[in-house]
Amino acid sequence: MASASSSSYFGSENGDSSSFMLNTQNEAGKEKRSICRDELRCKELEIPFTVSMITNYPVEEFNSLLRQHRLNEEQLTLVKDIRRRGKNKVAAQNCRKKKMNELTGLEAEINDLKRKRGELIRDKDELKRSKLHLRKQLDQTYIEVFNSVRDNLGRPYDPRYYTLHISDDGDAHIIPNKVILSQWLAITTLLNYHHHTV
DNA sequence: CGCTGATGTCATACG
DNA sequence: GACGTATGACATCAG
Repeated sequence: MASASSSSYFGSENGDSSSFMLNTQNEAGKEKRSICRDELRCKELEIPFTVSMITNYPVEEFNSLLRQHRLNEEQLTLVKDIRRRGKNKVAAQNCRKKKMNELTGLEAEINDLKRKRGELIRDKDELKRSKLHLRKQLDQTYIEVFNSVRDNLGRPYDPRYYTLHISDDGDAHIIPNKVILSQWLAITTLLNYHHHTV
């Protein structure tokens, strides 16, 4: 198929192509050079079309062109080869453009994610500072409460053995350690004795 | 001189 | 099956 036709095409040209193309199997190069080469080959084979006609004409017109001029095997092979390469050249250009656009999009996405990461890091620091502040306030409140409250014998509570709890209704209770708030509330309710409600 | 980006070409897959 | 398109891989060239 294409590879066979190309190699035979290039192969047959090895003798006189060295002046403008290297004779490696995978012939490549700049557009003008290859078009120039193809134009020359078209002239050599007496093909009555230009490279531009071959590559740019729509299928219909291209086919009618082929119908009008009876081309031999060699001419037909070259013409189809030129057309295929021309089409593929444009396809490669589009493909690369698309790839570049995708790359640009991904880079933008990366920048956006970096920005968001920065925001989240700042938020985290802010919350950390806020938590520290609340912690200090709570500690202070603890000290104030334990300093201001006395048991029914007038003695201060020892913060080593008692903990300050806030119930759902917002009431503060000083309860012995190792007793959870619900238990403590049940006990005090049972005894109808709200122990040191603050 | 070797490196790199741009470009063309080929092979291949797919529609 | 022929044809066009998309894409990876390779080659070549220019800067």
